[in-house]
Amino acid sequence: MGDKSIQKRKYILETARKVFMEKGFKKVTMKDIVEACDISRGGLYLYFENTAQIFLEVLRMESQEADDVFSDSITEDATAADILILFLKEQKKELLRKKDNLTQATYEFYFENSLPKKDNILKKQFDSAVKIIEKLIETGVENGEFLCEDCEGTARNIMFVLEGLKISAQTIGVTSEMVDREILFILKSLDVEEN
Amino acid sequence: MGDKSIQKRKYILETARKVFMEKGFKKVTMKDIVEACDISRGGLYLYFENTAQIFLEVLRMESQEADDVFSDSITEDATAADILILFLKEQKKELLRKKDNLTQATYEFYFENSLPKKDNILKKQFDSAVKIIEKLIETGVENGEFLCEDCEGTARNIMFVLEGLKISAQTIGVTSEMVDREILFILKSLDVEEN
DNA sequence: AAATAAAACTACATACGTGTCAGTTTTTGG
DNA sequence: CCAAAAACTGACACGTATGTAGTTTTATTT
Repeated sequence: MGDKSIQKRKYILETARKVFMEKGFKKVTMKDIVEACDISRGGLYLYFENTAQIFLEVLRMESQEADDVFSDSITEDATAADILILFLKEQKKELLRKKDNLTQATYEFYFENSLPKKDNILKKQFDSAVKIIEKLIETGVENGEFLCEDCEGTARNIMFVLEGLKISAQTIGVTSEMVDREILFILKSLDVEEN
Repeated sequence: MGDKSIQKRKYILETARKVFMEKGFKKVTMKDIVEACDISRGGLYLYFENTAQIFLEVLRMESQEADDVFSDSITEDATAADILILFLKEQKKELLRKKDNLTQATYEFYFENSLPKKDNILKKQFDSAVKIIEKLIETGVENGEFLCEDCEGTARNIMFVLEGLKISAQTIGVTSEMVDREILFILKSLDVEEN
């Protein structure tokens, strides 16, 4: 596979990503992607076998990029509370974006392929987020910023609240104020005053 | 519409419910329901126009029945803590059932019909559950069972955690122990010892 | 029992998505 | 410059879901 092929592959994935953002996962057909990429039917099949494969690769791209963005936005002298608030605000931004995110498509994908234990990117993301928050809270407690007896439990609890907000944003609708209220609730339970 | 028609309509809905439980929402076709009911293609169209309509009616049935079950299982002399624990355990049972529930189908339905503000049964259920929990906590605080400064906020927080657990059960998988841990976390934050 | 109305069925026309493959164009390297 | 390889194309055959029109069966009325 030459360099040009790799380029084209990447081009297809980036274009497909936009299609998934617009239509979710299930509604998307190979034809949709073909048309969006402006290539031929057969051509797409040279690179990918089906929409599921394409979506998985898009997700992989996505999660790599997300990690980069997160580690970039942490400054040297930020306190634990600062970082936690930053994280929560980032999550808020993410889950309130109506159109241009892959949340719904990801859910649809996991429904369709009822719980692939292998390659479960969602679970990896969840677990690693819990660990990050846990460490954050631990640090905060040591520095006297937070009051918390069960850091791991609290971290997991926060993640479940965020998951709840995320799915609620897709189903019953969630306003910016509602998210703020939840974030405040979380911070209060850690004895933190938000700026 | 005769009595027999009403009977048949109900029969179709009950049969369709099973189909939705097995296959979710999107995968279900009119043909599937026709075959499950053992009636003819045209016959089904006499009663319902499409799968969305059928599913909405199934949901309506469902939510009515759920209310009945809930109010039945509360005894006269139960304390607020008892009822809250009962409620959480009921939710646990519900969200751990892999096959025979409509959770996934409901999500799929709401994805498909991107947020119908009208007739949003999920939202109504969420809001009324929050109110019930809030009242419950208030009563508990008055009786000295609970310690809580923000009953409404706590109630909402609990519901978001439950929503998070629910969707997580469908995507990343959730074990009985994980749910227990969350329930315990909630109860501890209210200063309650579980039996 | 005949006439009428209601309910249910069957077969059809339409539409769309999939995956493939024979033929064409483009690229590559000798 | 040309031939072999690689990349690409679009039409085709197949499968499946949809909604309806015309027909048959069942129930009701007189």
